[in-house]
Amino acid sequence: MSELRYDPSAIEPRWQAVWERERTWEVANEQARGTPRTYVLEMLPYPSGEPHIGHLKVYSVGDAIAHFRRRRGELVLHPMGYDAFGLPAENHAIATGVHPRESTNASIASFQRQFREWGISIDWSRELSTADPSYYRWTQWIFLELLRAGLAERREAAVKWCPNDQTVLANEQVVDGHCERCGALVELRQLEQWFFKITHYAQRLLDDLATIDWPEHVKTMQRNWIGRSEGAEVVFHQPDLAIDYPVFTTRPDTLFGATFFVMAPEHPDVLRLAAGGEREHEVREYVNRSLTASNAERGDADKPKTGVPLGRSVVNPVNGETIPMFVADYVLMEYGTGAIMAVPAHDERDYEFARAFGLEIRRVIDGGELPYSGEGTLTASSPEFDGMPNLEAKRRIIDWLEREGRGKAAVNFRLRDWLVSRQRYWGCPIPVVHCERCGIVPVPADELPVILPDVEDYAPKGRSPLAAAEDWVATTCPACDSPARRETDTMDTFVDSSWYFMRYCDAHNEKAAWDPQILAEWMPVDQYIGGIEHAILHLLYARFFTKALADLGHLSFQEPFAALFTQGMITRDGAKMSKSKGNAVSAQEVVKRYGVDTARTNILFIGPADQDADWSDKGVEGVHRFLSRLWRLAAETAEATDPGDPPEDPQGADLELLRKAHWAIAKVTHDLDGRFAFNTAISAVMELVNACKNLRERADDGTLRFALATAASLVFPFAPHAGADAYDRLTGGRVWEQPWPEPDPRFLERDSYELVCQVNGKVRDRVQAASGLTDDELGALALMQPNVRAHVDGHEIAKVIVIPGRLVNIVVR
RNA sequence: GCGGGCGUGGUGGAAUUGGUAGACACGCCGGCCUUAGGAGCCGGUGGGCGAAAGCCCUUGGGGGUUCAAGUCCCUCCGCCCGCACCA
Repeated sequence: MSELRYDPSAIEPRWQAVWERERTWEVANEQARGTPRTYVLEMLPYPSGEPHIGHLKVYSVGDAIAHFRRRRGELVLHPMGYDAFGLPAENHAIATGVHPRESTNASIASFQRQFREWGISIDWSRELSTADPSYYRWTQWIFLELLRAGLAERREAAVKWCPNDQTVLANEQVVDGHCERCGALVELRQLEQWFFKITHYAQRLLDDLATIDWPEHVKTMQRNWIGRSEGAEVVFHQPDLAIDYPVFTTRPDTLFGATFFVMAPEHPDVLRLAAGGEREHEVREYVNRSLTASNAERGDADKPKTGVPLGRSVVNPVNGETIPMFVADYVLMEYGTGAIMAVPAHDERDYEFARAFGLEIRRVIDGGELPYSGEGTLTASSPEFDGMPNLEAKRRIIDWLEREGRGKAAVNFRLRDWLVSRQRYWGCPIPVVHCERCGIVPVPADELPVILPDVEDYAPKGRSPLAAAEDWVATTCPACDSPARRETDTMDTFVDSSWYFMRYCDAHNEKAAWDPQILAEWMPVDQYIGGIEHAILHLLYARFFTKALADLGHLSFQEPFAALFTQGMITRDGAKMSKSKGNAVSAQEVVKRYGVDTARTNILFIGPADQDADWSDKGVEGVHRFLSRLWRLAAETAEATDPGDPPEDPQGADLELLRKAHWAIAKVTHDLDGRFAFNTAISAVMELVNACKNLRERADDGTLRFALATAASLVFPFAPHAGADAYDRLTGGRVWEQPWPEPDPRFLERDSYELVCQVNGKVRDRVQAASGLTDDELGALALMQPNVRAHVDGHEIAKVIVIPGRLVNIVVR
């Protein structure tokens, strides 16, 4: 018996081979119509080198959910793929000359191998790679659908440029003025680029957050990012050029306090307005300086306000006052109309500017110290509005503006259109051609995919490396047959990952991206799992795609991910793991040393899965001991005892163990059912195994077998190999084919419990109390306890509070 | 600045509705077994006083509500995350 040793290196490959041979985790679309369908999905990995411990965590979480729901009788779709386009592979190619396809395929192979070794229950029949022409053909099709709908467009704009990666970036990919990927300081450039009009969906992206089961903080982040503000558009007239300039303001109630007017340096009329004026030269210089300044320099709110007077003025519509115009870089072209009315008394930034330039500061809202942005009543405005609470004045002034035709209520969003073109090689080609006669012409759908050609030189030169592929670039216009040139920019890789979850549903469809009927059966994803770092980027883009494609009639749902779970990072000594810090924990090493079941279970045990957790080499030993103990008890019991059931009317150790087993079933079920409390679920199984260990000599064989098989069954979602092996040894059955166990209520009810006896809220004694006693009986029982007596005697009893099943509190004076 | 979250033993963490604070695990201490142990087993382990029974203290600090507060309210401190010249 002592020969039995838990050996993951033998157990794990054995069960993996079974699941692979029998394709256990595959589901067919035709299969079992009528059984509830569940789509469990982890965010698809970017294949680079080897998967790390963070990957192991997402898939451990997702796999536990998938296993649990399968055994709850649901048909679970749990596929896998690769986000295979992207810069790291391309940069590697620049450094080594190895084609990105080769290095990416090598990484994919390594990911595939490890996911199999990790025993993740994946339906491999639906595997995809976004860099595969059979996939990106449909990425291109979606692009053309968006183009057709007017949701994709090429236009010139001031865009964020990463000088290191030599490409433009989307707003979402700029963090604190730096490139989110490489950290380089981002510059602004005026360029013609491809955009997706995500801003058309701003309101719906905001509203529909209410319909999805996502963590509140993720929704908050999206709300902030979308940044809806309500206010008014107010028109200021410029008499010299006879132009009306609308501005957006959230404070129309402060309109009477506007003492100047400011335009962004990028505003197209700035130079025209300054022309011929005294400061023309200065304005020109200021504009040039602003345009070349980095995004971060300009964006610094703490730097002193700068600007130049334009030598012109506009008319305030509410009082006919003439106020001076300025150009200043604290006004952004990309928000609102690129021009603002400045109310220095009630806006901190305008206040600073007014102080710097000696401009009038006129209080129009009563309240605190200037600049004052709180609520108050109007003053120094007009007889009509003075004395009115500002919130009411807001509405009334908007009404007045509307009547006069000088403005209207307006809503503004912070969200910008999604810049999707990239001047890089390793991405999905944008399927259009540029024809001198016809302009931009989409490649006809039946000519897709536009295959990404091989090139000699991947190095970025400020334009796409594809531009050098002359044979590929030169083509003919699909519309007029005259010579034309292919678009050489590629798509942002976030485009690839904005729809992959739909392709899984109908992965081998060669006629279409998907069959909407099949899609409707699986989508939306019931449980999505991934890192919080995608709270804005991927999750917002995917939501936009879903809405746009639904509007185009290709989908029958509005949201891609019905529920979301964001798992926390695994840190090492409190710091993010990285190769450069040398603190990375290799998933491979942990797996090699303890087996993957231990690695997976430990990751889920160290803390709540949605929180960051520090990896400790010590902690993993404890989990290994637990699995080892469970397995050994199961193996020994299977050898040493004969199969049989627990006694009909269990007593003593049998009763105790059966209670523990059913308690564990209830606890694990509760913790897994939408609660994602893997850590406490695992600790419940630990308690059960400890009970088996402690009661094995005293309990009946049948009881022990039942308790251990229950432990194996409950641990299976976390440690599938050990769970399957232990279960097999005890029962000869396949645990993954067993329904999830249900607790027997008979064993959940106790006939007695420990009653806590308090005096004045302090615990003074405990006593075994029979279930079902009345409040009076419980109070009397508590009063009989010696240490309770000691604290009650000599005092007057004011009150006795009885919480049946828990405690009695005797209040004395 | 705005928005969100968090603060519990030496450590990770637990505590379902306001009802036994510290489950489970690590570590540590003591013991058993073993030729040996990075194996296994048994016992102890929040702090203080005490021989013991027991008493007092304890969930970042202070205050409050309540018979009862880690949990609710107010306030202060600290840390983390997101957004940030967004008019």
